[in-house]
Amino acid sequence: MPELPEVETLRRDLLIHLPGERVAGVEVLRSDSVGYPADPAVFSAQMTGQVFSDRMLRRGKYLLLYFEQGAAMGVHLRMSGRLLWRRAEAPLEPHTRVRIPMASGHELRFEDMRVFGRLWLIPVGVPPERVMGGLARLGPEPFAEMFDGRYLAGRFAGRNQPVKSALLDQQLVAGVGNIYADEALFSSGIHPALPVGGLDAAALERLHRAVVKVLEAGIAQRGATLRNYTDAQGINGNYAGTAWVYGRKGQPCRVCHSLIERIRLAGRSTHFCPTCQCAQQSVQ
DNA sequence: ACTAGGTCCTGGTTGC
DNA sequence: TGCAACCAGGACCTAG
Repeated sequence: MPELPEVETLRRDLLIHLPGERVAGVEVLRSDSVGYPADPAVFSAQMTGQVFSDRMLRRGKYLLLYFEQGAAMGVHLRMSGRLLWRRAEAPLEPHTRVRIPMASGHELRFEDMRVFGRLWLIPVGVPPERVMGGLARLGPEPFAEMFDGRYLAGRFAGRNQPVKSALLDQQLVAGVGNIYADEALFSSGIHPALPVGGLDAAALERLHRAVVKVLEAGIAQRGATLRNYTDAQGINGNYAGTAWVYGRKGQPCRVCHSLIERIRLAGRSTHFCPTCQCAQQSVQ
């Protein structure tokens, strides 16, 4: 379920714990959770002995954790993945898929109920996108300078896709998922079903600014649902609690008090305010 | 080339 | 209470 803000929050937290930690061994409890090398035994063997460095990069929703020796571990949490930092003797979480015990007695755990998430081992000298296919197809980072209204205009020209679907396309911009897409569209006053080709320059500029704004707000609040894995209790992020439209079907809009509606777009639930996000003209 | 839809997997929630 | 249907924040693959 994590989107860019949750993954960025995770990156910053891992930066506190992982650098200098030596991998003492790896236990793959579910082989589907390892993307490369396909053989879990090889994955484990190549991970063992690696020492985490402080080079940790995020691209969209992907995470790259580099080792001192030059190899790296790639991570994608997809819908339900979590990385947990625990003492090795702490009770195992129900859906733990991979255990990575450290020489220090701590342990990095990959927990993932739905088994959509993946870990990859990227060998020294191999470009990460060779191993993690999705990386190569990612669009610009939302905080990159080139991501602006004009970029969107260029990408949207002559296309009919609903704007909500376009935002979920990682090739357009990397890191936006269902929650932040809905929030960004509300913030920019754009109806999620509008075809992208019909949006004028002003609307596209509002959209670009809204995407940046909601993602920055999400990071500032430590993500929507990410639990604080350093805390045995687990602390939920609070963005979802302050959402303007996401998950608020039937509740009054915080701006105009119209009832928030939910429709299905691109196969995903989509929330919007029928008044603030007028299908015809721009609002706000 | 573009777009919609199915699919991977598991568990929580909802409704009868 | 029991059970089935539906729902879930991602991304890949296929087909039209």
